[in-house]
Amino acid sequence: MPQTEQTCTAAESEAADRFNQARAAQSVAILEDYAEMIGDLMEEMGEARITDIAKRMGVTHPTATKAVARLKREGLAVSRPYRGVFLTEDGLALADRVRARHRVVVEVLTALGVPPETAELDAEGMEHHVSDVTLKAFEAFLDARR
Amino acid sequence: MPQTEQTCTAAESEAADRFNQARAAQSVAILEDYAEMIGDLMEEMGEARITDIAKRMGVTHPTATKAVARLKREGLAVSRPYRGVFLTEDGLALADRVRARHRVVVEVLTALGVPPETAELDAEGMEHHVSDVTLKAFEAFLDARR
DNA sequence: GACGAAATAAAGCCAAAGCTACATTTTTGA
DNA sequence: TCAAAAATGTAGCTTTGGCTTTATTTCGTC
Repeated sequence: MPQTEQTCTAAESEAADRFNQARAAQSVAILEDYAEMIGDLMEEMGEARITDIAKRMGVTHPTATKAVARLKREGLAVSRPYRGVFLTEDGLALADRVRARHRVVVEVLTALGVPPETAELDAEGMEHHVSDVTLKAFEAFLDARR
Repeated sequence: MPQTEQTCTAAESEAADRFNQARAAQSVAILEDYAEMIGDLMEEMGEARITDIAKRMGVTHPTATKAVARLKREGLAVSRPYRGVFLTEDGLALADRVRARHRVVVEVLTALGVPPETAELDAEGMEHHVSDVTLKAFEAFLDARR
């Protein structure tokens, strides 16, 4: 076993950076998911109700309420007591970006031979870790094979 | 068997399933990351010390200690006070699987035109959501272009 | 062998995201 | 109309994964 340690070797800081970026992505993943879902519901029904959000996200309604509270805190959504939830302009922009990225990830997976159903399932978690650079590469790949 | 009452529409339960699967993947992601890292350190240095684990994961040592405690609880690692951490047979198997999957994901990303550095960063978060079915598809895709 | 530095442990704080249980408001329909 | 049902709000518990601070143990070096 080689080598004594310094304060921080290159291997250490590189790995640490990777994990820190993954953690950062994870911390916004839920905001993205809820924003997208609320956007969907606003389109389908004109407004997003807590009960519908909860059902679609597969959580109980207090959990959905907490998530919406965080969205409101971040300026992505607005709501009044006992009324539906609506996205702000920022929230809508986020929802659109997320939806577009989701679609690209699913398309890439299916293009690589993943069954559509599996592609949907896996994309749900993967998409949050797809950086802009990777997204561009995905889009270029899809364009090239059309 | 009597028909159980349907409280969810198809759209609701499908979406909920997707999110629940993504959440399940996330709950094992940290176990996978730590197991892989401990495996790496065991190979490099013969044992994994808490300080080294913490440095590479980009966390403080109490955080690493907690993660190791969870690994031990799950039967993936063993350790004695003030001594290094070692993976069990199960832990080693997990680490190997994770390492192999990580490599495949990075290779697929680079094959799609993602710069190597970015591929490493994005793979770190994405890999935990790559199901066996998708992994097989990735491997087939890579084989096909060799 | 002893001492100081480094490593590890232990305790406790915080936020997030899930839950249950219960209270309140709104909606519905007889 | 008004009582029951549904929706929403609120409180509080649990786990997880971060953190800091403070003790304790081990280790390297003299």
